[in-house]
Amino acid sequence: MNTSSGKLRNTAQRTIILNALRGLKTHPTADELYEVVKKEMPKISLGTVYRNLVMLAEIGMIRKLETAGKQMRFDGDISAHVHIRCSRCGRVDDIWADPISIPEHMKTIDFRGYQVTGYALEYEGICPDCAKKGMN
Amino acid sequence: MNTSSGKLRNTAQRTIILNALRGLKTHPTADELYEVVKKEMPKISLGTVYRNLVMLAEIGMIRKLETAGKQMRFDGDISAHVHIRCSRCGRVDDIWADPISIPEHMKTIDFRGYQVTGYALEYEGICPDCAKKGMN
DNA sequence: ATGCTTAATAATAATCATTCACATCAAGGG
DNA sequence: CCCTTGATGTGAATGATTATTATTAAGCAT
Repeated sequence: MNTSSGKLRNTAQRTIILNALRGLKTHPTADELYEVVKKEMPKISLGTVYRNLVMLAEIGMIRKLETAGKQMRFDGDISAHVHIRCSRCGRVDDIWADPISIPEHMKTIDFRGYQVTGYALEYEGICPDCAKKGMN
Repeated sequence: MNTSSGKLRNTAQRTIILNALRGLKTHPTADELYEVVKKEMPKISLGTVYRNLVMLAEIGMIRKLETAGKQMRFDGDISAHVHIRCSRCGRVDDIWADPISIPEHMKTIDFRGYQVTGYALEYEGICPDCAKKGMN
């Protein structure tokens, strides 16, 4: 696979980061992925992980999730799918569902002068792990 | 209006913050609201604004937006409505549209063990102001 | 009205995620 | 093989939010 595009160079760090993200079925934060990648390349820096994740998202090879929560999360799967986020721990999982017909619905809406570029549908709930731990 | 609930006390600061938020049609961040509130009460502290906004959201008198972007945003209007967020400046506006039939659709979805508490539908775009400024 | 209990406040320090600055390194074309 | 320039690692800087703490003031009971 070719990880470069335009004037981007093809570094070992970028390849490892991309493969690590694709190997995870989760939607890690930058520092979660940093911990994974460090096992393979112990001297890599967190700044490099951030820089490459943002860059890879910009060229469309991965997705930067537009999700609530204070930490950025990334997804190696760029196919169209919806997420559910745990409001306790912030974990994000994939939801496999027929996409709802939002694009059709959008034709009827007054967007008040905005150029609409997309939409994000995100479910919210308590993940199985947090439900087990916390008692409410 | 009574802004207290349970053991909460009814302070001048809380009242001013709540009224200021309700008076705005925007969805301000804590520090945007802080700037507004300071005009009326110059010695108020940013920490007090944060503390009260979070508290008022917890008791359901205002809404804390579960929106992307690094800053928290709050909404004095707790009725059900959808938002659009500018991906350039982070500004959030209301969209008046018939709610899509997501609740019905949800019955058909496998939520993988999550207790679902809700969903967030958010449109994304470029606001009129940013479209005017930037040239792309 | 006065005092008392305790939540709320103002000010400031601490934390956490992310970005920046910069000296060095190395990919890949010539 | 060298040179240009993007990429890296280190560490410092930033910005938003949260925590700490001494002081103030609601509001109930006197």
